[in-house]
Amino acid sequence: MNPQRYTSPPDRAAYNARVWDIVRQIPPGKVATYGQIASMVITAQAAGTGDPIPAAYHAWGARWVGGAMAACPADVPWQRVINSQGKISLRKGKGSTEQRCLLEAEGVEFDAHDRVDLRIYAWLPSPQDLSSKRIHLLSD
DNA sequence: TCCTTGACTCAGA
DNA sequence: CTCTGAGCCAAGG
Repeated sequence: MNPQRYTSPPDRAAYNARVWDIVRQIPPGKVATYGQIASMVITAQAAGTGDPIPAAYHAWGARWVGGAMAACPADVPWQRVINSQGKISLRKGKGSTEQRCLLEAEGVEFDAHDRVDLRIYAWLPSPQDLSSKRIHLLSD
């Protein structure tokens, strides 16, 4: 019924690396959504290449971020990435307990519907934050 | 080689 | 608020 169709970024490895770089900037106690991360990658891509962004980046970016998280290195705070509804999305069937515990340990609270209030906990980096830290959004 | 299986989001009904 | 459809690929068994 819901054939989760996928597509992939032109360069999966490079895309994943950029996603991880961004996720590493999320401070403890804050969260970001897949879509938010995807937008940052798009911004970086546009700035780095000057080329227009293919529509697929907008349509599939969030899922590519999910794919990147599925293979992230140990130093990436994967638990701080949640879905746009403020809920934890985990791989099919697996519990979200671990991710929730990690977030609660950082001070993130969940409501009765297992949701995080993004108005409070969303990571809202300013352009300055991104450029002053070490996100090499511009490829090289 | 064929078949299954995905850490998503948004608009519209 | 809930539910559906669209987006249309690649790694692993």
